Amino acid sequence: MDAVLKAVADPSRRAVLDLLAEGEKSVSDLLSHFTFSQPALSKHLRLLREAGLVVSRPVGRTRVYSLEAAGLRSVAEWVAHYEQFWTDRLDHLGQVLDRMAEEESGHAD
Amino acid sequence: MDAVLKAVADPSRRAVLDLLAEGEKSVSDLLSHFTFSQPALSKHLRLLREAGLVVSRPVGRTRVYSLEAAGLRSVAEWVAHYEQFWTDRLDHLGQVLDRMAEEESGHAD
DNA sequence: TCAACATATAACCAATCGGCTATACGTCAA
DNA sequence: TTGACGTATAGCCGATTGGTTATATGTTGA
Repeated sequence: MDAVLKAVADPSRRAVLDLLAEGEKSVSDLLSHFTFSQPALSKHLRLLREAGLVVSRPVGRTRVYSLEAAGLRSVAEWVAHYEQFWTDRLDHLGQVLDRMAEEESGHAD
Repeated sequence: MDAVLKAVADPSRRAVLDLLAEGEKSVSDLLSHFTFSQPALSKHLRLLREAGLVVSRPVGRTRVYSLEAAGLRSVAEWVAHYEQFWTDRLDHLGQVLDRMAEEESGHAD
């Protein structure tokens, strides 16, 4: 996950992911949305590839990139571990009480 | 969100968050789990503070840090936008079909 | 076959990063 | 009040990062 989090920590790379979420795109397609150079984009794409967030295939003399969103799964799972901490505490208390009540009735044997 | 993603891109800082998820801890408490120096930890804590992922309060001559997990909400929301792309396509197809079936029966007026 | 095109890589540069040591600062205990 | 403790900051260093220009590589069309 380290590589994934490092990859998405950069705003330009997140922008690339956003663009690819619309559908696969060639490098020059992508490039048209940025102000930096083509080699800079190629570097970003390499990182994203190595992180498993995009894949590419040659098409004629161009190369088409597409999103490999499953690579973000690890991030989603990591952050999900913390969800309990920010969900409204009263809400959470309610769930806890519900569970206790359930156990209570369950124990009523 | 940029600051947050940059903060969590570092494994040591993620480890700090994990520790604080167990409950609030003093700096020296935290430090005992790492091999790097106290100033290094203080730097990490500063970054986490600035990203809004932890808060601290003085306790005697120590300082106690606690998790501010709500800061991770933005990350959760960001990654959620991509969930549709990695949920199993057959699964998804199944849901679509279910929904169509439901609409079908709903229309049976 | 060769010139033009699309992309990747190489090599470099300034800025940032994660670590360090030294030190400053605030608080408690003697 | 002063010395020891807990933490933060300052200042330094080597490695990494995100950008650049120049060039290599592979593909297509004339």
